[in-house]
Amino acid sequence: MARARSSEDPETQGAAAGEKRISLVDDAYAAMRAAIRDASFAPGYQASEQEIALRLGMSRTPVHEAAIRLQEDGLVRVLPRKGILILALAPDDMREIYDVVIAMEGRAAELVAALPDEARLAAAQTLDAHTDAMAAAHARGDLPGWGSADAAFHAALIAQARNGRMSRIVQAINDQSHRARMLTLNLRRTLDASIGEHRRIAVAIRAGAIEDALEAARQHRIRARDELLPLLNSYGLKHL
Amino acid sequence: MARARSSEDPETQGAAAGEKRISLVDDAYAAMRAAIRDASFAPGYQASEQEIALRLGMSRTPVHEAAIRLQEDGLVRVLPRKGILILALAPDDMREIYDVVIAMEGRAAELVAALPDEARLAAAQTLDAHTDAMAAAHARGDLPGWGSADAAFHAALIAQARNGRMSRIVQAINDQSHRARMLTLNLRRTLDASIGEHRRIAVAIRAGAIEDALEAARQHRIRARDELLPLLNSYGLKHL
DNA sequence: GTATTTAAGCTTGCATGGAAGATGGCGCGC
DNA sequence: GCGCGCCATCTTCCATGCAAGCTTAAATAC
Repeated sequence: MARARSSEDPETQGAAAGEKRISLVDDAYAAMRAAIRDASFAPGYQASEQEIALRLGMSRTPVHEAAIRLQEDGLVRVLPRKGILILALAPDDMREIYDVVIAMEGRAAELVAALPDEARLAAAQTLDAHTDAMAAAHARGDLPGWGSADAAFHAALIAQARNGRMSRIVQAINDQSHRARMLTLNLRRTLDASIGEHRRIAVAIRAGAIEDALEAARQHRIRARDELLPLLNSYGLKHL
Repeated sequence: MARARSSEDPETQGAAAGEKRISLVDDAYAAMRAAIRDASFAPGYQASEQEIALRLGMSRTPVHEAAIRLQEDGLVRVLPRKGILILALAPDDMREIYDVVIAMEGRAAELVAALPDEARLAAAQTLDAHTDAMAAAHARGDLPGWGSADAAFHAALIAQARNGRMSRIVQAINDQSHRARMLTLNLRRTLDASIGEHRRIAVAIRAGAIEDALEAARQHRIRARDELLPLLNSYGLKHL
C-alpha cells in the first residue's frame, strides 16, 4: 500500500518478480526490509550506509532515503552520524503491538460482517479457505505452513474491510513483529485453538452478526497475546 | 514518538520554540507539515522541491528527504519527476480515518479503564478538566476554543493508554484530517452532545468499567462520524 | 486550419565531495 | 600504573552536478 507493490499476502511477498522497478530507492527499501524480516540484519546490528550501499551496488543516497522510510515504519533508527540501528523488540513492544492489532482486527471484523450479503459470504468463504489450509498444515505437522496460512487469514480479514489506512497500519505493525512471530511459532502449543476461533469469526461474518464478529476477533487476539507474552517473559527474551 | 519532538498536545504544537534544532531535514519536515496543516499549502497544490527549498533557504536534499517522510505519513505524494502533490481528502478518506479512530480510541479507553486505581483516577480527572474547558468554551461561544479542548481530550485519552505505537498512529491520522476538522467545525450543531459523551467516557474510566469505557468511546466517535459524513456529502465537498 | 513531430524547459533521481560531529585509541603527564 | 587530553578516523549531513524523463509548446508538413 505504501508503494505500487500490491501483493495480496503481506506475509509471503518477498521477491515480487514481475515488476518493472524504476527506483533505486525502492530497491534499497525492499532489500533492507527483506533483510530485516528474515534477520540477515540482526536486531541490534549497527550498519553504515556506506557499507549497505556497497553491498547493494548503489551510492549512499538511495540507501539513506530508504533508511528514512524504514525508520518511519519503525524498523530501524538512524542515529545521527552513527549509522543505522536495526531495532530490537522488547516484550513491552509486543504488548503495544498486540493492542493495536486487537483494535484494528476487531474493527475490521465488524466492517466485514456489515458488508452486503454477497460480499460478506464471499469474504467468509475466503476466510474459511485459509482456516482449512491451517487445519491441513496442522494435520501434517507443517508448522511453517500453518504460520503462513494463519497470516493469510488475518491479512484477508483486514483486506476485506476495504480500508487502505487500516491495511497499511497493520502491515507496518506486522513487519515489526514478523521476527518475533517466526521465533515463537515453535513455542506455541494451542494451534488448534486458533483454528476454532477462526471458524467462529467466519461464522459470525457469514451470519452478519456484527457484534459477534467483533468479539470473536478480539478474543482471538487477546488469547493469543495472553499465551505469548508470558512465554516471552519466561524465556527471558529481552529483545528479539 | 517519531522524533524527539515531544509536545503533549499534538493539536496545538506548531512553533515548538525551545528546541535546539540540529537537522535541516527536521526543519523542512516541520515547516512543510505546519504549512499543510494550516492550508498555506492547499490540497491539490503541486510544488517543486526546488521552489520549497528556495523558500526555506536550503538545498533540495533536505526538502526531498522531508517529503519522503511526509509521504509515509500520508500527507503528500511525491510524483516522480513531477513534484510534490499536497493530498486532498475525499469523503471516503474520512470514512477510513473514522474507522481507524473508532478502533484505536475504543481500545485506548479500555486500557485506561484497566489502569490501577491511582493512575485511573488521575486520568479521569485530566479528561474531565478538558471536558470542562469544552463546556466553558461552548458557553461563551468560543468555537476554536471548543475545538482545541476537544482535541486535547482525545489526545489525553490516547496518551493515558501509554502505547507509543497507538499515539503515533493516531497522530498521523489526525494530521491528515486536521484541515477537514477545522473546516467542519462551523457546520456542527451538536457540540453539547460531545460534552455529555465525554463525561460518560470519564465516568466509566473512573469506575474502572472497562466494557463501558470501550462502548462509550466507540459510540462517541461513531455518532460524530454519522453526523459529519452526511454533512460533507450534502455540501458536495469532494475534496478538502 | 489541423495534425504530427521535434525540441526546449521543466522536473526529480542519483552520485559525489566537502564539512562537521562523534568515537576510540594513543601518548603524555603524574 | 593510572587518568586525561588530543588526534586520527569513521560516520552522516547537506550542497551541487549531471543525466534522464515528462510535459508543453512551437514549428513544420499537409
